[in-house]
Amino acid sequence: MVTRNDVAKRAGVSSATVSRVMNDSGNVGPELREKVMKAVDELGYKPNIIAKSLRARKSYNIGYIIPDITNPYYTENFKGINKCAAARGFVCHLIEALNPGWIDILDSQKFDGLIYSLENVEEVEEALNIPIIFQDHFMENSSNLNFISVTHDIYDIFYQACGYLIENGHVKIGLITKKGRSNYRLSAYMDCLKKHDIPFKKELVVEYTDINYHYRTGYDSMMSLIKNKSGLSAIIAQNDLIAIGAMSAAGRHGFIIPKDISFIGCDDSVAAQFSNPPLSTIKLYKYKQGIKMADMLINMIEGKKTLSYRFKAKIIIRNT
Amino acid sequence: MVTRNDVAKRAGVSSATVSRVMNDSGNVGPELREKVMKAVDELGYKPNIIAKSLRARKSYNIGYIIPDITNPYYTENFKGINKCAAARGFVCHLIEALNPGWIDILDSQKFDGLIYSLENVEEVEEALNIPIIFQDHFMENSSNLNFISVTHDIYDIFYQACGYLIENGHVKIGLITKKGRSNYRLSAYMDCLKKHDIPFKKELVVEYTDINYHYRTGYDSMMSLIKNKSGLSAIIAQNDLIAIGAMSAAGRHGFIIPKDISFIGCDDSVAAQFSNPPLSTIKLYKYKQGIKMADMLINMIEGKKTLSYRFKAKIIIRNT
DNA sequence: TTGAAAAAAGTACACGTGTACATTTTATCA
DNA sequence: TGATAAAATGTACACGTGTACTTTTTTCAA
Repeated sequence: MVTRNDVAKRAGVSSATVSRVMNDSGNVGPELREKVMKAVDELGYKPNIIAKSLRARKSYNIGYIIPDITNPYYTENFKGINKCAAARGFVCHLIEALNPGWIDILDSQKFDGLIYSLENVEEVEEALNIPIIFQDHFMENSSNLNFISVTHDIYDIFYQACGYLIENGHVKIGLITKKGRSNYRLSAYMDCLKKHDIPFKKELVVEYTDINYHYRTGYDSMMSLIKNKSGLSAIIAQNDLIAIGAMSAAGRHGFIIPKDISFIGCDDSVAAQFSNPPLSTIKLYKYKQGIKMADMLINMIEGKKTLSYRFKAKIIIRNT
Repeated sequence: MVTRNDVAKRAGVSSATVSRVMNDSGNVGPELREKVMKAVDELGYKPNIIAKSLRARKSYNIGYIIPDITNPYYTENFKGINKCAAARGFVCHLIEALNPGWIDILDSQKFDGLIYSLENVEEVEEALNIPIIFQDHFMENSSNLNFISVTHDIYDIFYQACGYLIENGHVKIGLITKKGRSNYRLSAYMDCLKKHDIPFKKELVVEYTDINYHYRTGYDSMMSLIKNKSGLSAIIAQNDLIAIGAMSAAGRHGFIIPKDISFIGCDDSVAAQFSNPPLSTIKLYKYKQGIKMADMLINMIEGKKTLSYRFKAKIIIRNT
């Protein structure tokens, strides 16, 4: 391995001068700078990131903690995070919470900050004193400046979705959503029904408890709705995968989509474009959100004051 | 941050003794060991992985280089890799090659080894002298012990798939596959047709050149096959996503699946289970493969001689 | 009891950086 | 020209480890 000292020796300068050239810090005369650059080039010198980290007491690593890596919502976010992080000299590490023992990684690795995308917020809150961004889990701008949130306006989104279905003549509308303490999806759904004088029926709602929101969950939820024989004509699902899973269940029971039953998802994943038939959904700006989150997190790491943020979204009508 | 010296001071021993206790190296008397453990516990000491890395000249990081993070084939592999890596004290970093500039990461970060899953092998080959496992890209056990491969028996798999369709009465069978120098899929397909005395027709094959194998690619490929009006009755696709994309295109053109046309994918992803209708496919053991690859790679990193490996696969018949 | 070998514990240094501080060279101005 | 500030360069050390080497203590046979 070629080190800074090798470069210094080759260029006939001190090790500090090489450092100054590499980091554009301090004053270096033009001739020496030239010599150093040449030596760097000839030797193919790359600064050792590990030594840098040790010295700077920074790992230049951030962690992105998600329930399930096969869910495209998170991976699209990850793309944005990576893009921004790379541009600012950071690297993002994906941590999947399905894997038991994931929390050990937080101890053994050093992270300068975290983007946390699980529901059970308590697990991390006091454990660490690094900046954390909570994704899709709204938090007040509290006194603890280390914790902020980046969310979509979930309430608004589901209110829109429900309203859209009602305007198209649907009355018996089902909802498949994750159970949680403050369920914005459920309350938006209920408020919207009320607004249109449609009575709320408990048996049209499935609140599941799975940690990962995937096809299987949607499939099982839909099965329980079908068993009820409540004659529903439309479904709002927590996300696209759930909707597609639900469509699969409906398809296997002979329902024709959208003649017999309509579906609306949330996310606008690629899977929604190519499902059969293509799924109507709500577009979330995942890539942008990833960039925003990484940018905010790194700002926090660098000591800049940062406030919580909320994204809007828009409905995309396809064939379901 | 609490360091080893803090622990040493608290326990009234030398820093080296603490190190010996932490790493179970050398001889430490039972009383001192006890004292040290207690101090570690009280102070909540965790060894600094960065300092460890610097000293050991090892990052305990491996890289997994893939074309596209939203493709579940790779993420399922990643789960296995992570599982094994974590058990052996390593961490795996996902690098997506769609992101231009990904190759810089190889320079700036330190990786002890790589699992490489792109087609264009040359890019990495001589660039680095760390162990590399090439996934799904067969390599002879060469003199360079740093390079080995872990593959599926692609030829056998596609020979099986093609044979299955022929046995079920199909004659006009289409193939959608990635263009490459040694295309095992294409040759298996051709050999199998020949075996059954079915003439090979060039216009039934689409060789695409996209770097990522996703829905869109399958959709576009299918569109070009449909335009040809070659009257085909079955499609073999490179993977499930391609197959589902192709099914989407067929569906939009009024084909009923599987009455008018059959599909067979490759991977057995979750998406295949929940597609509409559920997709017939070939099961690849991704999780197992991930574990195997990580295990082999870490063995190589630790200097053990390791040889290339090949997985078998099996057909899964569903409704397409 | 003595001496040597084995076990236990400690001391000191290197891994490759960034930077505070010291020193040397150059520029500025009366 | 000389004095003084500014710029350029160098020296030395700390970041938190693991371990080679040294020193101290224990063990045990003669």
